[in-house]
Order: sequence, then C-alpha cells, then structure tokens
Amino acid sequence: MNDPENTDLSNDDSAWGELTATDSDYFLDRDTSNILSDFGWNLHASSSDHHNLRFNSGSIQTAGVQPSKPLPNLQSTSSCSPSAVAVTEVSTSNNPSATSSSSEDPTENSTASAAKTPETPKKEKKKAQKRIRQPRFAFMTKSDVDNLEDGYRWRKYGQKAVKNSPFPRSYYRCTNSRCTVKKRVERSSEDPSIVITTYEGQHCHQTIGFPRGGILTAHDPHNFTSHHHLPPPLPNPYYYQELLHQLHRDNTTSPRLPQSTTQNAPVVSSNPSEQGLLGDIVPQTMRKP
DNA sequence: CGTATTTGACCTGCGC
DNA sequence: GCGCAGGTCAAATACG
Repeated sequence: MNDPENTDLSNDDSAWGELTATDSDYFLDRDTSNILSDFGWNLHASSSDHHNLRFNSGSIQTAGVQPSKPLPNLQSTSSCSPSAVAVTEVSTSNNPSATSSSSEDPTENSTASAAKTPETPKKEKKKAQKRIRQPRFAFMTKSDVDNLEDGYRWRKYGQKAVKNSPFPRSYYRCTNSRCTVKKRVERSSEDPSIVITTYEGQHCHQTIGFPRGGILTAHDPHNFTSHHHLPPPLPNPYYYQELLHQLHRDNTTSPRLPQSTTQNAPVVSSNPSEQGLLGDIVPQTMRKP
C-alpha cells in the first residue's frame, strides 16, 4: 500500500494536507456544518465556526473519510439501524478506489472479515457484501495515554504493528452491542507524545460518562491540569453540537484558537484537560446535567 | 464468574 | 498472480 494515513497522519501537517487533498478526508477547516451534517449531525454552524475548528498544525487534527458523494441521510439517532447507515459510499483511508456500498449489517458488521470462520458459508456471504466504510474522522491529541477517555466504553479487539512506525495501532470497538463505531488509536512516529485517534461510524447512543475521570471532570475544566485522559468526545453528536455552539460563541468574542497551555508542541493537543479546546468546549449542559 | 485484553492467524484490498 | 500491509476474529489469558 502506499503509505496509509496512519503514518501520514502521524507525520506532520503536510501529511494532513495531503489527506485533505487526495484522500477526501474530512477536515473541520473546510465546512464544519457540511461535514457534520454528512455525519448525520444536523448542525448549522455559522461560516465563522470553522475558523475555530481549524485544527491544523497546532490544534486538533480532525479528519475523516469523506464519502465520494453526500451521505444519504445519516441520522445519528438511528445510525445503529442497518438501514440507516446503509449505503454509505465512502472511500477507505487512502484508497479512493476502495469504496464500497451496501447495506450494513450490525451483527455481521464485523465486515467481511468475519472471515476467520473455518466454515465457508459465511465466506460466500462475505463476498456478497463488500466491506463498508463508514465516515471517519481523526484527530491528534497530545497525551501520555493511548486510550483516551471520550465518554464511551471501548473494547479492544486488535492491535497491529504499523509500518514505518515503532508504535502499534490499537483497534477498539464500542462496547455497545448495537453500536458499530470503531476507533483506531496509534501514536505518531514523529512525536510519540501525540496520539492519533480515528473514529469510524457514529454512536447510536449517548455517552456513558467518563468511567474513570467521571463526567464530573468535565464539570470544571480548570481542574484538568494534567494532559492525560480526557480526549475529545468527538464521535458524540451531542458533543459536536455543543462544540460548535461553543466555538461559535467564542469566535464571536475572541478569535482565539483552543490554546494549549501545556507546551508549544508542533501539534497542539486537543486536550480538554489542559487547554480550552475541548475542555472549554464542554458545554454547560454536559457539565451540569 | 463476567468482562476486558492480548495475540497469533486469517482475510481483504491494493500495488506491482 | 503474488506479496505486502491493514483490518478483524477468536481463543487464551488476565483482571476485578
């Protein structure tokens, strides 16, 4: 393969730039509202919002796989429904040609890879239905921990060594049996302190809170002095919604980007805990249920 | 005992 | 067609 996103993402800004251009990945610096709506989140952020969401070098790098064509009515509320997610023609990580479209089967969703079964009956089924790629988006976070808390529970189902990277990539799946959201976590080969998280799909349920830090942590962002834990709950539609609102609000008052109070690293973390970005972004409603 | 993680094997897709 | 790399499965293991 030709240098998949993993290495690209972890490399530098230019890499992300490439992704944007060649891989049709979603970058929030384009049109946030469109992107989110494509993800099924009917949000309407003002055009100014995307300024705040410009997570290029120095902020959260957010990218996702953009469907070759507008996603068909992807409602987050029903994303768990096979029909809802169905027919999302999206390009794979880096291979525009690797597109596929078909109905998604939540149960069998494991995609074609359900493979491993010695029996062949499933094999045929696999062939019948191509692997489906759901919209994805990734972001980089400066963190010591790989598995960032995002309010959801994830179950690790695999780990793979990544080419051109000394760090393995971990594969997680939402523990919600109905939820087909997956995420990949890997460290940047360039900057080991940066964690690259890629989400795929949408949650069809709400967060369960922060198991370890407790959602209470989000209650007072200022308490987050450490830049561990607390990843941006990106995949959460609700979160995004509030995120946009918050950003929009901030933008109108001060055009500052989510600043990193930690260090002036090449890639600023999205750490809510340490900087405003997600920490500040956490909506009041979420802080105070 | 139930749940989560680890890890080797297998499958798929793509480039050559 | 072959080989490589990414992605997933599932048995074994660890943990609370």
